[in-house]
Formats: sequence, C-alpha cells, structure tokens
Amino acid sequence: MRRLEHGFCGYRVPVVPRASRSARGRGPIRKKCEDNQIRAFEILASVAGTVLQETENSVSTNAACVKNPLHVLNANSKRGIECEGRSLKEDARGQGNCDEKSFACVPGLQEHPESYTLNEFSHVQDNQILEVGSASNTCDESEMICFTKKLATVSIKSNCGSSSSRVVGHSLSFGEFSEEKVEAEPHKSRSEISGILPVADSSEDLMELDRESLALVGPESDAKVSLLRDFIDVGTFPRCYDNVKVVSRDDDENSVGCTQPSTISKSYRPPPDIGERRIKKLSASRHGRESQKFKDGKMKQMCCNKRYSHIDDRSQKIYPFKKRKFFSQSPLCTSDEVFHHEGVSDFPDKRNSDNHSAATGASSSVTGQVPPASKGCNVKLSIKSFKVPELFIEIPATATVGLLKRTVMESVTAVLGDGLHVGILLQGKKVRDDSKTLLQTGISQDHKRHNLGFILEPRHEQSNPPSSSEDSSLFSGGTGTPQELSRHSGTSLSNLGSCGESKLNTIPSLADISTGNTLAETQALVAVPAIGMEALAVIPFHRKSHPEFTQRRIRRPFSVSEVEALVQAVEKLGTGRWRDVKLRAFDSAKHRTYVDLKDKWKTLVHTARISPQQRRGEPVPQELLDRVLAAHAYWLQHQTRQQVNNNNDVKD
DNA sequence: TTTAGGG
DNA sequence: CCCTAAA
Repeated sequence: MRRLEHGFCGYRVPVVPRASRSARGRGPIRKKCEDNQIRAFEILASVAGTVLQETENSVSTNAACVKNPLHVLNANSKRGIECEGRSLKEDARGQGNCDEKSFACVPGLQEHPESYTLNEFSHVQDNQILEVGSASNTCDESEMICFTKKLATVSIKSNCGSSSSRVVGHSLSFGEFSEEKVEAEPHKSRSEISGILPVADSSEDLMELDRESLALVGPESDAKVSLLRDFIDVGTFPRCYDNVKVVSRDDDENSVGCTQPSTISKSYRPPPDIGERRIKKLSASRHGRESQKFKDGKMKQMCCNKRYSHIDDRSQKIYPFKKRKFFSQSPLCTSDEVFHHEGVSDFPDKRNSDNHSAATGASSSVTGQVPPASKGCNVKLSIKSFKVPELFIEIPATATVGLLKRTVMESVTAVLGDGLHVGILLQGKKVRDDSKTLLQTGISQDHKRHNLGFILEPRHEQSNPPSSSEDSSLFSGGTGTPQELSRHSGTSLSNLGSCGESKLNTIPSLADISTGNTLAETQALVAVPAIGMEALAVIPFHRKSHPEFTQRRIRRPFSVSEVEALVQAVEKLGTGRWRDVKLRAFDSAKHRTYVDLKDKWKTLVHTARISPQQRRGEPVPQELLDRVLAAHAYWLQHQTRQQVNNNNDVKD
C-alpha cells in the first residue's frame, strides 16, 4: 500500500540558485568553470540529459509546470504506486524504454536496465520505488530500512515525480514542519524521506504531498527528519552555493530537496588531494567550498546513521564516506528482501549493468570501433553513455528550465570532477596499468570492442604511473595514446592513496549488503556489460577544460637525457626561444611543452646554483649544470633577441 | 600562440 | 606544473 515513493538516489545535487553563483565571483575563473562544466557536460551529456529528463518526469517539469507537476505528484502519490508508475510510464513511453508493466506493477521490478542511460533513468526509479513500496508495506522500521535499501539500489529510480516532489521540502525550515508531521504519521515519512531526494520540486503543493506522505510514514520519519535537518543544517546543498537559500526556510517547500545528504555530499566532495590549487582558486571564486566540505562531512555523519544511508549502497560504494555510513547502518539494512527483488528484477541484464554502475559508481557503454589497422592505427571509441552515480537535484519549483539544466550540469560536473575518474574495463576487468598501450591491452582489437567499458568511479590510487616512459618518449617520440590514456584514466589517482582502498573494500561490502545474497549480481555489475553496440557519436572527451575537473598533468621528471637535450638546445638557441627549443629537441615529446622547457630551464638554473645536498630528484650531472649556468650567463648577456638584433646590426 | 614570470 | 598577463 504504501508507496515508497521515491527512491532516490545517490547523489544529490544541490540546486543552487544562480544568484549565488554570480555573487561569488566572476572572473576568469568563472569562465573556466563554465567551460569545464560544459565539457563535462559534453561528456556526460547523455547522462545529464537523462537526469534532466528524470527530473522533469519526476517532478513533472519543474519550471513549466511547477504547480501542475505538484498536482500530478499528489495524485500519484496518493493513489499509490500505480499512479506514479503510470505517469512514469508515460514518460517512459515517450522515451521508449520503460515498460508499463514494470512500472505499474511490479513491485519488484525494477529498474530499467540502464536507468542511467539517459532515457530510462527516471522510469527505472519509479519502478523500483514502487516495488519498494509494495514490498515494504508491512514493514515498520525494518521496512523502512529495507525500503531504503531498495531505494539505494534503485537509487535512480526514485525520482519519480511524486516522490521527488515530496522529498523536497526538507530544507532547514523544513525540519520543523517535517518533524511534526512525521510524528503524526510515521510511515510515509520514510518513504518520502527516502524519496526525497530527487528532484526537487519544490512547489508548495509538493510539500504538502510530502507532508502527507510523511505522515503516513510515521515512525521513521523522525529519524529521517532529523537527518534531513542535519543535512540541511550542514548545508547540504550549499555545497556549492551560498545562496542556497535553500536553507531558507520559508520556502522550505520550495526548497525541496533534501535528501540523502550523505550520499550526495560525498559524491560531491572533492577529494582533498586533487589539485589543491585549483580548488583554492575555485574556492575563491566559488565560495564556499570549504563550507561545503564541511557540510558534507556533517552530512555524512548524520546520514550515516540513519537508515537513509542505506539508500545508496551503490553510491556509498563509490565513496568511502558512504561506506562508513553504510557500515553503521548495515545491520539494519541487512534485511533486505527488498533487495532481492531488485535482484530478481525483470531486467537482469539491465539490472546488472545498473548494479554494476552502482557498485563502481558509474559505467558507460562503449562501442569501440577499431580500425582494422595494425599497430599504428588509432582506436576510435564511441561512448554511448556513462552511467553516473545517482544525482540528486534540488531545485526550487520556481526555477527555470535553464536553471535546472545548469544545475544538472553542475552537479554532473562536480561529480565527475571531484570524485570520479575514468576507469577502463576490458571484458569485465579493470585495466589498471595505465602504461600499457591499447594494443597491449587488447583494446585495439575489434572483436573485443564489446567488452570495452568505461566507468566512472571514485578516485583511488590506481595503477601505475606512467612516468617511466619519458626518456624514451623524448627521443623516440612516444606514441601518445597510451600515455594519454593513462593520464586520463589515472592521472591524479596515484596520489590518492587511502581512498582507493577503502573504496575497494567498500564496494564489495556494499554490494553484499545491498544485494544481500547475490554475489552474482555484484559480479555482474562488475563486469561491464557492453552496452549498446550502436555507435554513438564519437565522443570527444574534453576533459581538459574544467579546472575542477581537470586533472593536473602527471608529473614527469626530466630525465638526464632530456636535460642534456634541453641544455644543448638552449646553448644553441638561447633562452627566449622556447618554442624553437621545443621543436629542436623535444619535438617528439608531446608531453613537453615549450612552457615546460622554459620551466625546466628555470629549475635547472636554480638547481645549478644550490648545493648538491639541496638538490632533489634524479641527480643531474654536474657537467650539465655547469653548462646550464654557462649558457644562462651567456644568453643573459646577449639577451637573445637583442643579440639577434645586435648581430644583425653588427652585420649591417 | 608564445613569452616571461609568479605561484 | 599551473596560470596568466602581455605581446
């Protein structure tokens, strides 16, 4: 009877009011951010699109129909799952993916296979939610738990409009009201809570709905509420934005969203390790990152304890933090027939993929088209879609569609940039060695194409730093591919140590917990299902752009041979013609830019001037250092250009 | 795009 | 290495 309405998913994206953003600052940095976002967006475009759709569906278009949506939601929610399912279905139909059946009925059902994939997204959630609801009917708290789990598993699904709408209201202000209600009507609250997440619509109507639902929930509601509050307090949303009026209580209703703070927060949290600088900058521009982090931290704590935390096992898996939460909760969670349902779900394949994604964080279906070529050939890959860990988006009902889009983009960007890296799966196995070439790995082979998958996962240490190749690359002119690949997938990873492990651990544990029995599922998840064969558009990864997202280039210390080449070139060309130096001595070393050479020269000069004891890294032969000083002094006098001029003058 | 420097 | 102002 009850509906659990939404499940929700993992990451909540806090909706931020644009204003805040603007307030923060606009500077060049900002521009970058936007660019980045865009790029990220491109990458995830499909995903984002999905999300967007979801939000729309679930919420019923925020912008356009704020009110209507709410109504709809209400209707749905009240009626129950079926209604929601239908609505979803409709949407789904439009998309083409969802089956009505799944929605409506099936309690167990599940998710669409690729909920993440753009289209299906919302539908799936609904289904799951529904299921959950049905399943849980009986439950009390335990149910709740189960429920949550389901949600978690389902994660994505929850967004259905109705649910989402409810959820919303939690902002701070929310807390008060929610509590009351909760007490009154416990059952629903849970569901709602769980459901909360998604999109928020925030219209008042929704709020009301939520309330109702909450009331139903009752018992658990308290807990949830508290969570929500915490969440709110923490500034869940805020992460990004000051504005976050979200907090504004008045509008609690509007403020929507709350949700599972924990998951979300984690997801968004940028790993400290990652480009501090950028972060700094960003932070400067953006405000509040610290606060956000802070919030997140709190969130985590808060959330963890609560049942909610269950919600996203998957997501948790992804993030270490969640893991913790998870653990704490795990006992509760265990019961989870519900999960079973999921496992049972109609669409095993899809499910698997979903799970998979959940486990890892995200996966993408890839189609690789490998040119028949032999060694030299380029491997062309088209990534159909990335599955992204759940995203929660809270948006005021009054927000514009444009805002919604941007918000989604931001959230996606944030997730990608801060907490995820791209992993490569080949035949279900992770390819960890970044230094391997595609050929070596087998990615270049046509027939394996199907087996190639990209996943977005939490950062962790990872594989091997590719650094060694430098020397050879320099002179031999290495192939970029492998290196680049490594860069992309692994780049910053090397630095992040602890996280990775924890994550790894988490994943399994989570899987176990969430899925309960089915290892199979887990495994399935692990294996990357090659998703669509259809070639998507080739995707250009433009990861470079986003500062946040952008990973710092891998550090590649100059080898002695490189130093030698550099010195030699500078002796000839002087210090001021770095482009020429690059062309002359490092033309084949793609990873060495003229700026790099200039910087290296700078450091060489410095190195040559300090005592050998103070020098670090691979020792540079004193002979070279001497030449560096000599050349530096020489060219200093000539002043390069001037010299040229002088020479000319002289000649003349 | 390059240079030149500060971070 | 990164980021930028200038050129």
